[in-house]
Amino acid sequence: MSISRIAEIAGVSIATVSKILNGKDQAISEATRQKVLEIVEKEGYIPNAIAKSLKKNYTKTLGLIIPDVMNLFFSELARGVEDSADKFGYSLILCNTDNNTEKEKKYLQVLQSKRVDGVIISAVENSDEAILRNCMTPIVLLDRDIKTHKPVGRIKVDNEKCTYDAVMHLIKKGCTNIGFISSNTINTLSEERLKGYIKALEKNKMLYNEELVYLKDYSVETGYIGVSKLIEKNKLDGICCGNDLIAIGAIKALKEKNIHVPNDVKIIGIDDILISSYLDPPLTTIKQPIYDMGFEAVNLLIDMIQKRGTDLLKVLDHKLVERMST
Amino acid sequence: MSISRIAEIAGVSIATVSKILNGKDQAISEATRQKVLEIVEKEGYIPNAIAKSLKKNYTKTLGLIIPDVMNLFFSELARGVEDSADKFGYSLILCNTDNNTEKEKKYLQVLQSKRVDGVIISAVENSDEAILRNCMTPIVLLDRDIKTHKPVGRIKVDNEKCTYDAVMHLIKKGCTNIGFISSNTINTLSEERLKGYIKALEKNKMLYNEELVYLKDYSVETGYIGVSKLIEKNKLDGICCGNDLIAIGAIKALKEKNIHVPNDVKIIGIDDILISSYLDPPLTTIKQPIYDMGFEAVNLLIDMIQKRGTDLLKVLDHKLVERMST
DNA sequence: TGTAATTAGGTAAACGTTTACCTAAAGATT
DNA sequence: AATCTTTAGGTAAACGTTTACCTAATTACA
Repeated sequence: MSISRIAEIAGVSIATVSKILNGKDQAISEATRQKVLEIVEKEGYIPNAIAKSLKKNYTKTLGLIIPDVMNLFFSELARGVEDSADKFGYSLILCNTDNNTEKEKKYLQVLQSKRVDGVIISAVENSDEAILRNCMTPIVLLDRDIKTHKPVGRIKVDNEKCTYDAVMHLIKKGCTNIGFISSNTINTLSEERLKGYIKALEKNKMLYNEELVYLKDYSVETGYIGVSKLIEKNKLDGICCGNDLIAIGAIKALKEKNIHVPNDVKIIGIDDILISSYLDPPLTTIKQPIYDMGFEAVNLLIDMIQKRGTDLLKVLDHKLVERMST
Repeated sequence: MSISRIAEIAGVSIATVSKILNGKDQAISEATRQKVLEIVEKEGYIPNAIAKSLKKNYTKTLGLIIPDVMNLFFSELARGVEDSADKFGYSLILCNTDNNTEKEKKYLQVLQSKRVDGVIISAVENSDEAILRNCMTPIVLLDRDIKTHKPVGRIKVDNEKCTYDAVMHLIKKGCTNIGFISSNTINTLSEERLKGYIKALEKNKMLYNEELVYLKDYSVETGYIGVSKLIEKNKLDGICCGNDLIAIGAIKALKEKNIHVPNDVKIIGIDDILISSYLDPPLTTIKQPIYDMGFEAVNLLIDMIQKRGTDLLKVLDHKLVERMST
């Protein structure tokens, strides 16, 4: 069923049908308008967006590239992105990279070939500029940044301030020996988080001690292993975790060693993913506006697509959420 | 940059470039092949999949309609779907319905207009056949079923057997007064789960007592409220929860009332979502092969797209995972 | 040496839209 | 009565591919 089939049945020209369907019908009599619309309805005609895209050179589709939707952080991000995209009438193609640069590159290629109008990327850790080199579509980097001179949009949080605030909170709660478990991947985000930890220590005249730091990746396992390694040599009374997943692993390990949280060791995470409040103890964390970041990413991307000259960087606010783990 | 631009630069015809790019190059000399490929490379040409789709009448794109990616169950499902789709060279358009029939209908329309090759739906609770009526693309119903006579694919689990097994486990653990907290939405899934609970009771000559049942929806809140309502009038020693989210809420409510899990009340969930093992206590649950269901849904859908005559129904196995809550 | 087969590539229609521009008839204006 | 406007709609090119079919030159063969 195509527009030409409809035109044929109605006994009008293709152009007429197209105009009616697109509301460009100032010069169409109400009679033919009704007739055509009726036929469209009866035949269950659904316009071919592919053909339209070919002609109009846009697809009303966006691409979202993230490491893994199964990760609560990214599923919330994805939800924000999809909601906003939908609000603007865009569809969303979802891509999971598993932190694999090759997959990231491949997906970017596919998305471009499918002519999406824009792409939102939460970059693979370690991803570098090369990936973006010959990409023609507008891009917004979401949370996980990439250093580049290309005019890309950026939605982020002040990561350094997040860990800084987290550690300050621990100190305020009386901790004097604070560990740090986080990711060691070479990207802005991880670097900034480590920096915040160190800054807060310095601010309080505490010594930065490498022995109190365990860096691997943003996973539950890292938290679990991190605690095991750190706790056997040091007497920590507080741990700042690079994200909530790490905190979950850390708490699990502490419990198994019969170390009480928060009495013996206080734990703080970063993100405030959906389950953090259901943990035992409920996790104190630096809440990131995850959903909002996704939402804002689309807003920015659409500004870029429509070439409105907006600010290409938006930093959203984080906030301490105190629960029972500190 | 188009195929015709490449052809022009190379001094060959459009057809030649197309053939080379598609490997139909038996009749192309190695010299021109190289020349064309070089130009393609240098110009950073990316084929226009839109134009290709228009001609070939497929898009290599699938649609996924689920209630909410932020729900751990669906994010795992989505991941399975995306992985499998990717394996077959398909992209995935993600749609969240929020259990809203209108949104579901709208998305189905959009997906058809974008000419996806197939759609996978975890239907809105209460969704009915009307939705599928004039849908021309192959459809696979994933987990959340819809009663219909259309020849749709189905991937599911034996829901009745899930709750049956769950309750049997509770009984084996010594429970004699078993509550049931689940969803009351009118769809196969919820009905089957309730039926399994009742059957297990009957099997053990226990009376089915409506007072021990609280039905609302598959959310944490339902578990929390359900426990509050049930526990004040009855002396339960076991609760079968319709899914893990409900179990999370139930455990939280019990803790607040200083009722010990599992000593005072044993809790079992269904699903085994990613966090269930990190709860306190770690949740005993009926593990569903969530990721695999997503994966299988795509396999089935692609069989349907390619008109291989496969079995349209696939029931996957569940499994009891005993942890500390029972 | 004449013909058949092979090699290397070209032509043009088709996919389903949109849209700039055209046209014919009717009504309005002088 | 002749011209201008407006109304209602039509024509055909274009978007970027794919592909059935064509062609010209070369090679193989009897």
